[in-house]
Amino acid sequence: MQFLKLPRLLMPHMRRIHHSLQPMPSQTTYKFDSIDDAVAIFHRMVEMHPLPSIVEFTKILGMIAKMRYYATAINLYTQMECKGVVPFTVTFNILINCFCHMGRLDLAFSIMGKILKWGCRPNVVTFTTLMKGLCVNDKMVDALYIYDEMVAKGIRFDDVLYGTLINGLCKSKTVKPRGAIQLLQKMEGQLVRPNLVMYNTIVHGLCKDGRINEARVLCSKMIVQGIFPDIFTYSSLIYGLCRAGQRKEVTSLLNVYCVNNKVDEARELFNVMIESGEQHDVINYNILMNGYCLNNDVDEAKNLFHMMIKRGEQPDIITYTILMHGYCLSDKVDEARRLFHVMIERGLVPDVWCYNVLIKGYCKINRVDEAMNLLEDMFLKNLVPNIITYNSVVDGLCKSGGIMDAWKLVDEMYYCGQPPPDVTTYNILLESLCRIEHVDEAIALFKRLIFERSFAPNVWSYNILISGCCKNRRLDEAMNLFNLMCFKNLVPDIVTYNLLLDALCNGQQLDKAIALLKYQILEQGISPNMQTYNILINGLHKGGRPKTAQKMAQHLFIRGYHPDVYNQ
DNA sequence: AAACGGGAGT
Repeated sequence: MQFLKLPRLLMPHMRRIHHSLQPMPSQTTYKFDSIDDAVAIFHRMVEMHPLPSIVEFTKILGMIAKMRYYATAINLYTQMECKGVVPFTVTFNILINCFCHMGRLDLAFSIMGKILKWGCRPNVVTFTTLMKGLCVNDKMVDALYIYDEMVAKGIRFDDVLYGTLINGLCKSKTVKPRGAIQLLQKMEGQLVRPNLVMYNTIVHGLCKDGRINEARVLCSKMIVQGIFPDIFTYSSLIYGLCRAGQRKEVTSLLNVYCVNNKVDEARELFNVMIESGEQHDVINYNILMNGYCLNNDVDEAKNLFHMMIKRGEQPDIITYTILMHGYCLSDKVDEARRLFHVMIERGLVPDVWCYNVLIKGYCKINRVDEAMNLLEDMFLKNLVPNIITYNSVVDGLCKSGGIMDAWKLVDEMYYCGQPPPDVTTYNILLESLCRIEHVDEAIALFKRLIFERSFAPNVWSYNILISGCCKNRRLDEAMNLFNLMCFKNLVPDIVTYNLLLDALCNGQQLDKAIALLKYQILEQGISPNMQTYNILINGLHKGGRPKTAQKMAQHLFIRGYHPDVYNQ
């Protein structure tokens, strides 16, 4: 826990911020066409006599860091220091930021020592930058610890620091928006008031997590405080509602239909936004259009497309991609292709994502030849296909019976490496073998890949093989695979368990299925889903145990499996 | 002078 030394190091300097020793301001501004230009100017400056002021060097370092050439910035700094240029706090802040983005928190924190050694004083930005470094490197626990320490010492923070922490909390895998809301509550005793940016960050985080109702509650709280939603707030909520609507579930327990009516709510909100004179932009349209597309309502998406043009909003490449995707989802690939050409006629240049959507669309309707043509087209246009492009094609080839061709392509990827195959690529191959009931081949391939190509199977890989075994009534082998994956520290997911439960039910081993649910699934805190439910209830009914089925239904209901909770 | 906080798609 080397980071925890920080507060003691920083605190004496946080109370007052010194300006007296700062270099004089300068009016020079720089503009570079490329990183090479920036480096060239920097090199020239280092050779000048007398040396330019540190401010000039710092400006260029800052720009290089903005261009994300972190290692370059650090390298140039070292050269500069060797030439005898004396750095100041801003220079160090830039270095800290660079190290943080490179994932080198240790070096970032070591700059603190350097700052003191040079007789400089860390300022609020130094501290915020380090906090951000902890956040983006998923060290939220350390960040919060330092925050608490400093609050306890009576040090005040500005709104940017709170914004940084809240953003970090929302994005972290472990803490999530809940922690951000708690931080918001902690702010109540402080001088800094929550502002629109902080609320928007949390609202967005909640919406992304599918917690649309909590997002709405937070919005009302914010309005009560006199902070009113803006275009960011609306777009997050619209996005959240569209996502919430994606889940269509029917439960056999209560026969409740959770129809996806949330897109309509998203539309209502969208209309409110427009009618209230709030500004709107392409992104808002894109989000709502995507919502319609994912709900198989590409027609309504198209209507919006026309509406946005009528209202003077220029569709961008993402608008077209979303619409094309919508058409592909309902197998209208030709329509998507037509749109593709319209887009090009209107002067937009298709990117890799655009091609990926079309390629995947053609593969899905078994027109792999068209997909291959598009792949050729990409090369002609100097677009570099990515792993998603290749995986779509590999999948398409497998599904249209060209497993040998798929293999050839994967080998090319493996030996030429641009990009090399990933887990998904191999999973596609394994799945295609299982689909045509060649489970033995699949398992042999699986072993060979691990041995020869250092293939690191994931949960999905095992699920594919387990599914293959189960379909062929090879329950023992499925169980072996299950044990193997546990042995390799892979955590089986609900899909794995559903496969096993289904196999157990089909093999008349109902008691084992119930034991699996009781002692493994629930015990490990894995939430059963819709399918788990159907498998067990149907299995018990078929096995002539309606009473147990009834009890099971109640049990799962009590365990929190019911439509409302499930849809959260 | 300069470093730190918020939105979309395979």
